Amino acid sequence: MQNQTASLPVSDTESSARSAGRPRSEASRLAILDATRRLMTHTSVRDLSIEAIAKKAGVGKTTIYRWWPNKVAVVIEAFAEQLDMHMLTAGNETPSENLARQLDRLMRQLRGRNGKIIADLLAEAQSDAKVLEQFNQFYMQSRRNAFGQTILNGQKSGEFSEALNTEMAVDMILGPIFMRLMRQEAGLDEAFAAEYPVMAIHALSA
Amino acid sequence: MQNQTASLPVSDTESSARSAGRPRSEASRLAILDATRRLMTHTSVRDLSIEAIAKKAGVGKTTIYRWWPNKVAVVIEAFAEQLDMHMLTAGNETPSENLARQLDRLMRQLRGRNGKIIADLLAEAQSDAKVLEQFNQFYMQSRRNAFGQTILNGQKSGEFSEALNTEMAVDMILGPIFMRLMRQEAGLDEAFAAEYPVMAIHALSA
Amino acid sequence: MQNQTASLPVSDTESSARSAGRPRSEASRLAILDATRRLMTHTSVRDLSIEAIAKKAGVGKTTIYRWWPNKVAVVIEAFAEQLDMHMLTAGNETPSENLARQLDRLMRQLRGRNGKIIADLLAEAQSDAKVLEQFNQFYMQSRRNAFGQTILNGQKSGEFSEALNTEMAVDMILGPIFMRLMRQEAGLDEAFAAEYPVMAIHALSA
Amino acid sequence: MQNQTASLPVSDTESSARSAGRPRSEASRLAILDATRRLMTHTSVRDLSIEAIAKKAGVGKTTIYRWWPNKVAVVIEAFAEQLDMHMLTAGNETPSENLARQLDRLMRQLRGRNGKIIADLLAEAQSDAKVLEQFNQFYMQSRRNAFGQTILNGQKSGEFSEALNTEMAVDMILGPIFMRLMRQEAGLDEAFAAEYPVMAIHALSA
DNA sequence: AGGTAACCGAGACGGTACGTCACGTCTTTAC
DNA sequence: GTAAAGACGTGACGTACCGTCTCGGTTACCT
Repeated sequence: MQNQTASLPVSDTESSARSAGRPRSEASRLAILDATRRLMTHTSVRDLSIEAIAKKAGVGKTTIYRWWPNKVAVVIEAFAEQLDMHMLTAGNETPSENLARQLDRLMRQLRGRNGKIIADLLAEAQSDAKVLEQFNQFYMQSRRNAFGQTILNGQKSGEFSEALNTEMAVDMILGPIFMRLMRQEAGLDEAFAAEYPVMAIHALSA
Repeated sequence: MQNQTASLPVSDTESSARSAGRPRSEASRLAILDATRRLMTHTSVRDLSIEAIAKKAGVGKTTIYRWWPNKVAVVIEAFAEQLDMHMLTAGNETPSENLARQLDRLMRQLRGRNGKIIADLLAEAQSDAKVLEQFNQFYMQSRRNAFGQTILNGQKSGEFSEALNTEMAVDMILGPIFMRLMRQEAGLDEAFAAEYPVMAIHALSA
Repeated sequence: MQNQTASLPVSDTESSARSAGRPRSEASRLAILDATRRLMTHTSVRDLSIEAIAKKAGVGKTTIYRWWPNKVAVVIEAFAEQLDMHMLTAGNETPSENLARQLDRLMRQLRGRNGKIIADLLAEAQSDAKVLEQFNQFYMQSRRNAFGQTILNGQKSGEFSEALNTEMAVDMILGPIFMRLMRQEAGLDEAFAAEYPVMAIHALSA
Repeated sequence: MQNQTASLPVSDTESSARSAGRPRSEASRLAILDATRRLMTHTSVRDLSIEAIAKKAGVGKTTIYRWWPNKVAVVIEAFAEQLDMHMLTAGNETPSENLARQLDRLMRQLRGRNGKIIADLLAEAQSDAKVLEQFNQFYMQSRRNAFGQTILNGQKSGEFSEALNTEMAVDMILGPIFMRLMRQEAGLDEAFAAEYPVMAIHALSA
């Protein structure tokens, strides 16, 4: 994910073609995202309300409803930059090393507040197909792709077993992490974070 | 878990000690659980409301609040029998065979409506520590224990790697399944159900 | 009108028969009516909002919606006592004298704030048949009846023309008053109030 | 009233003096009035919204706000021709005959949809002094003047009582009609229309 | 047998948030 | 300068549930 938000046009760069009418207020947009971030320090996604965001942002509710389909979309955009993970398939690593580094980075990101937000979003997604779709597009799919690529590399290099289809391999790698995330208690603690990558690589090994 | 509901005293059998006053109405209890089950065929846990249950059951809201702390607890009790998995560590199987059978049984159970309910409960649990606790006690812990035992057996027999601590091994085995469950799309389809146990066993192998 | 409000049962005196459930809160009812009266000193019926009443009364909106179908009904009940006109067909007057006295009383009542409220209600009634019905039942019909009776008396006594059917006679007597009321400018001023009864009686005379 | 709209300058004929800039769009003006008329076949003045007019007319809201102070003004202009009553004080009639004919014409006009619109406007006027003023200028005053003139003629001819000041006489003649109009039920039915002029004349008679 | 205590249904209560509508204003581009 | 387009903050709508409360009535036990 290249940090493009869902609600802003992909590119305005030179097309001009500005349609008539008062343009969207960037100030309001920022106020909304900022208010969302601030509210999220004290409440869960579940307890967050559009009304509260509007009030805190000094903005009409309609302005929010005009640009985002639901509160999850607002949260996603509000945390887009923070949660965006630049999955550079760096340098001269072996696939195993690369996988370990990616896992490490993912778990580090899921510790603390961001992890709670991701867990909340995944939870919200369970009762609304559209939200699940949003969550996948914004967050999950790009992770899956990155890990999928690394696994494919490992299979080509012979490090990882050819027996696994990539989808399942990704589930096997990421499943335990999100399991821990949602278990909350204990969760993604230091011990787990230290041990898990080794085990994950072993699980994939040829 | 032997189908003991959280809200009924463990044993009434002969202990006497009956306190004064009108006793709890079994009829109401059953009506509530039944209404919950019927409502759940058309709505998610999220959309289920105490008010709807009370209305459908022909019962006062207070009666529900008196005996259950929240709607999740009602749902859990309503589906306790159906979701209870008798994890008999049967006969003369090897630990691998046993693990495969357990995984099979679990995935079969998580297909269809029950899977949705479990996913919903896990989702609900994300925004309420008490609910998470309930969910773990009612559902997750017993599964983890059963799988944990099997893994220990496998480690003793030498089939499974000693390198894994049991907790993490359970996460590695169950994580991918709940990952699929919550991804919904595709989900725990036939293909996954057929292939996964083999891969899981491979992942644990010494 | 005997000062029976629409929302309270006509008589609780001995019927008992209290239905189950928490009884209606008299305190809330009074708070709502009081808040309505206070708000009406500064705003028109049109600008009055249920939300403002609820807030000022310290009451949930639902409590209002539970007992009154719309804001006009609340206003009507709030001003029921003040606007109730005890139309005693007193003593040893001739019908003409009686008519003059009734007209006088009516106009006196329609001066000042109450007149504005009645005009507002009549206005509100124009866009909602149910409201018109409420207004007629609460206010207009009892006035019409009272005047109608007086006119009938006058026809029997020979003072008033037999040519008039009562309905039309009432329209002829009351129409000019409400016309003035709604014209607002000048309105029911002293001059009009002094002269009109004489003219009205002349209009009806045989 | 000779069909001069309030919002168009009385005369553009040759005065030149055209100010700079794009001139007012006659097409838009007509589209707005037309849309208003069409909307009014299905909704009351109360339920009519500027937004709906703008949308239906394919016009910006600002264009409406620029030229009319409120929706009542738009409605008034939209129905100006239809409601305009050419009050010719015709020929060789006696004042009584003339009065009867005027009453007849007025009541005929107030039957059907136009009556509802007038009632709505009068209602709207109750909560806004400016609107009342508009209504009087556009509609009520010209009627009052016409009837006032006829009454004066009748007083000069000796048919009508000198005791009445004209203003009050007009209220006495028109009041009952608008009373019926606003009562809605029964309203200005055939029976009333047939009988009322006779009674009105009697009421004014010397 | 009578009293006491906890239950039950019903349903009203003060709240919070929902998603929508229309208001009247403002800010663009286009003519 | 006017026009269409359409975004903006505001405020009210009527509804759904929340969890609590207050009734009249019921059903057990414990004197």
